[in-house]
Amino acid sequence: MHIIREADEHYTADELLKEVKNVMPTISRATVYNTLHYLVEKGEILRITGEDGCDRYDKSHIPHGHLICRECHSIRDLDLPRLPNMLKRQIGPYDSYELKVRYLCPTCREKSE
Amino acid sequence: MHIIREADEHYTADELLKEVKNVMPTISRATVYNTLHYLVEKGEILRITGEDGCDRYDKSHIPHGHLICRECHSIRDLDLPRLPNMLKRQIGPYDSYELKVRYLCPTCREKSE
DNA sequence: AATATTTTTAGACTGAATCTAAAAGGCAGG
DNA sequence: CCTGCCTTTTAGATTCAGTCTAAAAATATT
Repeated sequence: MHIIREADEHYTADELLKEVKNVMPTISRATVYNTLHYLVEKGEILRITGEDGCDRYDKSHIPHGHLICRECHSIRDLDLPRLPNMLKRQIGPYDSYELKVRYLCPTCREKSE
Repeated sequence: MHIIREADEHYTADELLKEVKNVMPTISRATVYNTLHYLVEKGEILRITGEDGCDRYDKSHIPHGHLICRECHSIRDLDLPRLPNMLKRQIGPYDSYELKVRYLCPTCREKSE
């Protein structure tokens, strides 16, 4: 939990496993997954189901969108304060949402020019 | 393509493979995936990256959201005409978006009452 | 201290998606 | 109709994130 909170990245489970191993060398893959599922269930963190077939995790529990670069696959947070109300008006109560926007990040745009 | 267009469901690649085999018995998994990727790339269909780890495909090429039931995992289309403008204003040009909303579908809500 | 319960571990297993090398299909020019 | 060349398709092996399982370790209970 500490490692997720401190990180600026959106770790995959395997990246996280590697990080945690630096502190707790005996930790196993199963424990990482169990804990991750527990935290998602509790609403402490968010799961981002990735385009590349592996999930990433976000330290924030506040629902928000994600900008994903089509070139370098970097992930940036995207805050859309109006979206929750828009959804509520149109469909009524809901649990959570996940929004991914494919784009070309500023760094990659510069490179291609 | 014909099968995707006619279907009301959101097929997985494997479901589609099975369907197509009824018409073309010798078709292989690889061809289905190749064609699917080609159609997504061309923008003819949409890929929905599923919570359950397998992708589904949508016959529509017009970007729209998806309502996914937390109980029966059914998928319904959700049209949000205002979202594209909202995104454009906030982040500028982008390729495409994918929005999934977790909720309890009307059928399951009735059952639980 | 002995026993019961819970958590963690290591590694096997699963299944969607990808890769690969061989076979089949298409197509031009003879 | 044949031949050689290029593209597409096929069957099956491979990969890899994620799940499962049975044993070991840690923790709690008496």
